[in-house]
Amino acid sequence: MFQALADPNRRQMVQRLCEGPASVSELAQPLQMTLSAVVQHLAVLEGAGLVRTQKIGRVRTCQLDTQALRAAERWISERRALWERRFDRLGAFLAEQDQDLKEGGA
Amino acid sequence: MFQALADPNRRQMVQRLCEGPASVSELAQPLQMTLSAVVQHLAVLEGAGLVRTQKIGRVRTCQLDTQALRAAERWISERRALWERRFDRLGAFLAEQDQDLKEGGA
DNA sequence: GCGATACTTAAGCGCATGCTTCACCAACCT
DNA sequence: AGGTTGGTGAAGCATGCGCTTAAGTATCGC
Repeated sequence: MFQALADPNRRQMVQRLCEGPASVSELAQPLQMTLSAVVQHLAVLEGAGLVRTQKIGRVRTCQLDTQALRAAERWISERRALWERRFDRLGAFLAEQDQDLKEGGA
Repeated sequence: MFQALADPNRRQMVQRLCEGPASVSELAQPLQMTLSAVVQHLAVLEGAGLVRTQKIGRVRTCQLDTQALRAAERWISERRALWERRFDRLGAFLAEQDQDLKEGGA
């Protein structure tokens, strides 16, 4: 999932899909690479649950699926909150030590 | 940044750092791999701005830096919101079409 | 000073990734 | 029917990534 978002091209595809559904070729157009490569990226995104696709006739239409995005967002915010809460408890003290060390070292 | 969070071991390290600062060895302890490998992971996390480290004597102490996490969270939530807003506008209509197709195909 | 500890650095290795090409099928158009 | 368009699948290749070993440096404790 983070793996899927790790690639810039894949993020660009997600970006594009934010603005509405698109066919594979439409998705490929701005991406200076083969259709083959795009399909492979698409498979990764689909595997991560980030997009759903549907083939009508010979054209595959792709849409964002926000559930996976929501999960990622939650993972991050949980950890951030956890750390920030801990920081409130102990952090001020540690930051002070930090300052002392820097000032002592200078 | 997403690249940095893409690796499970790195995520585990982040998880560990949520619970408070740690030395490199502490970080390595649960991770069944060489100290070398851990340091390399750490370099990636530090490069992504996810952790800050500070060497005192011979021990390097690592802390989470939530700014990068915040940025990632924002990236995701912006895109999710964008898509969900668009979905509100056009989605109901498209979902209907979707249903029609499925029912028509069945 | 000397050994143990806590990293650090460099080199190397195997596997995963991202991409291409080529051959192919299926649907559309006329 | 036959060409064009949109997508699929399998190799193959080059690069990057995660990890290891091995050797080195700097600090700590005695």
